[in-house]
Amino acid sequence: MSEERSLNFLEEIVEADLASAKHTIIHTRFPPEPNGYLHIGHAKSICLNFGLADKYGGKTNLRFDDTNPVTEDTEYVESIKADVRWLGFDWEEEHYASDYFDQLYTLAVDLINKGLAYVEDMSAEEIAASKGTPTEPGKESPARSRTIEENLRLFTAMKNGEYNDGEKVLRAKVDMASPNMHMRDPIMYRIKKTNHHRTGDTWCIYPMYDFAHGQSDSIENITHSICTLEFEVHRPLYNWYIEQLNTFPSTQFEFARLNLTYTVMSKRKLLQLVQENLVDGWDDPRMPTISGLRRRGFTPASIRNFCEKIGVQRRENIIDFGLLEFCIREDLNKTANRRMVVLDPIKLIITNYPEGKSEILKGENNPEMEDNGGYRDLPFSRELWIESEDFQEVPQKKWFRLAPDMKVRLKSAYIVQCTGFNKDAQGKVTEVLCEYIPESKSGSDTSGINVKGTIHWISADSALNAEVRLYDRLFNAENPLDEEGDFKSNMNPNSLVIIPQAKIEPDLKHALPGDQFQFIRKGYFCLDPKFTTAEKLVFNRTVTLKDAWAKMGEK
RNA sequence: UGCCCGAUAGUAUAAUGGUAGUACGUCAGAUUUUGGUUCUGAUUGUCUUGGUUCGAAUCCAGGUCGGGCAACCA
Repeated sequence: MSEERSLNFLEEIVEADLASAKHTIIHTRFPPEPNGYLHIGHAKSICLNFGLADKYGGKTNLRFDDTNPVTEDTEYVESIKADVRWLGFDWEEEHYASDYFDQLYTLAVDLINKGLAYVEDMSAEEIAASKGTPTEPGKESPARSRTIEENLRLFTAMKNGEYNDGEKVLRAKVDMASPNMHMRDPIMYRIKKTNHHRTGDTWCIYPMYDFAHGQSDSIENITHSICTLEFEVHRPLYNWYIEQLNTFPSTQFEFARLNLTYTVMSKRKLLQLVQENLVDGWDDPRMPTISGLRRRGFTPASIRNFCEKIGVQRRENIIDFGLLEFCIREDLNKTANRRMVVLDPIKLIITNYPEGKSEILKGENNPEMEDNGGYRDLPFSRELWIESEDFQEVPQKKWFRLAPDMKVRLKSAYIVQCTGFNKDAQGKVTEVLCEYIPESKSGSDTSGINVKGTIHWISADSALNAEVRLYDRLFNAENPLDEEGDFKSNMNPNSLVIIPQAKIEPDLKHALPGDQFQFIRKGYFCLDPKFTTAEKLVFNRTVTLKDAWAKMGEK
C-alpha cells in the first residue's frame, strides 16, 4: 500500500557503497557551529543525516564545529540540542571539535614533519595579496622554505602564546598555482587570544574549518560527510588532508541548501533581524528558525514531512512557503481540537429567544477523529458575538452568510434568520437582529430547512477575552535578496497584527502553553508560551485555513 | 575573462537508453452543520544547437542561462 518512493541521490550513493562493501555500516553527522539558532534549512540537513542513518541502520553524531571562539556560545549549544531533540532525533554520540584540539594539533605537527605545513609571518593582507586571483596564480611565500625544525619551533611558540593575534599562522603547503583558490596554501591555524566557551584559555591557536572539519570527520569514522553546495570547492582540500595524513577516508557529498519564499535563511541575516529588534528574538513566530516555527505552532511531524516532500538535489531551489503551510494544515487538521473564537465581534440578538434563558449545547472537538474527538460544552443564550465580516447589509453575489432575511446555521446550535440590524452614529453595524428556529437544534433538527452557510459564535455572557496574534509572511518579496537595496526594506509591515480583545469560548481557559486548536473558519492557533500569563491568554495564529471565499474576492 | 557545479510543468521532485510520472499550486465539479476536510476531473514541462542510436530528459560536443570560489568565518 505504501508505494516505494524512489531513492534520492544520497540514498543511491549509500546503497552503492553498502552494495560494494566500501562500507559495512554508514556513519553520518550533523555538524552545526554554535553561533546562532537552527533554522528550517538545518532541519533539512538534520532530516537528511539522521534519515539516511536510520534508513540504512547506521549512526549519526551531533558534532559542534566550535573552532571560532569569537562567535560561539553555550547558549547556542543548548538551543541546538533542544531543537534537534524536538524535531524527534537522537544522536549516537555528542562531540565537539574542541574536544579534538589535542589530536588536531598532533596531526598538524605530523604535517609539518612531512614538510607539508609551514609557519607564515605575513599579515592577512599580505597573504591575500600573494594569493593571486582566480585567473592568476599566487606567489609562493618566503616562509614556505623554512626547515621542518624551524616550523616545529615556531608552531610550538604560537601554541605557547609567544605571538599575538595575526602575527603568525600555520599554512598547509599545497599549490600556490592551483586553479582552486582553496588549495593555495590554505591556513590551518590562526592565533586568537580569546576565551573559548568550552576550552577556556587552554588554547590560543584555533584550527580553521577545512582542517578541523575534515579531520573531525575522520576521527569519528564518518563515512558520509554531507554538507551544502558552497563547500564543493573545498572537497579537494578535504581529501588532501586525509591523503597526506592517511586518516580515515571520510567522503564529502554536497546538496543544495533550502531556500523558502518570503523569508531569508542565512544566519547572518537572521542575526541582523534579531539585533536590530525587527523581530522578537530568535524565536519570534515569524522567523524561519526551528524555535520560531515551534512557537508559531508548527509540529515536528509537519517539519519532517516538509523535508521529505521537498526532496534533495544538487540544483539551486526556492520552495514555496505554501508547501510548509500545507504540511502543517495536513497535520493539525487531524489532531487539533475545534474551538470558536470571534476576532472582530458584533452582537447578534435572537429576539425570539427568551431573555434570561440559557442552555448548554455540545460542540464536537474534531470531526476528523473517531467519535468526533468527544464534545465540549457550549453555552447558548439570547445575545451572541459573531464575526462582523459574517454580516453584509447588502449581500454580494454568492454570499451565503448573514444579510437581511437570510438564514444561516449557528455552528452546533440553531438556524437563525436575520430580521434587521442596528447601526451606530457613524453608520457602522453594531447589532444584528435574528429569530431562531427552535426545531433546528443541532443534532435533532426537524425543521427540514437547509441553509448554505454556517457561522461561528460565542454566547456573550460567557465569552472570555484573549489576545490573538495574526502572523503573516515576514517579507513582501518572494526572494527578499533579489530586490533592490537592503533586504530589510522588503519587510512586510503587516507581518504581525495584534487583536487585543478577541472573544473566545469558555472552554479555552483550560488551554496550556503550546496547545493547538483550530479556531473554526479562522485557522490553526496555539497558546503562546512566552506572552501568556495567568491573567491573559495569548494565541498565535500558526496558519489560516484555506479560504475559497477570500480567493473569489481576489478575482 | 580562470576553476567547479547545475538546468524536467508556476514550485519542488521522479523516470538510471524504451509510454515524461508524483506532490504542492491553479481551475472546474461532487460531498460537507467550518466557503475547512474529503473525493473526482482538468491544467501546464525535458534550456538550445548538433551528434551517437532502431530509439535520447538520460550518452557525447558546442552554445545559452543560473549558482559557487580569491575570510586569520563556518
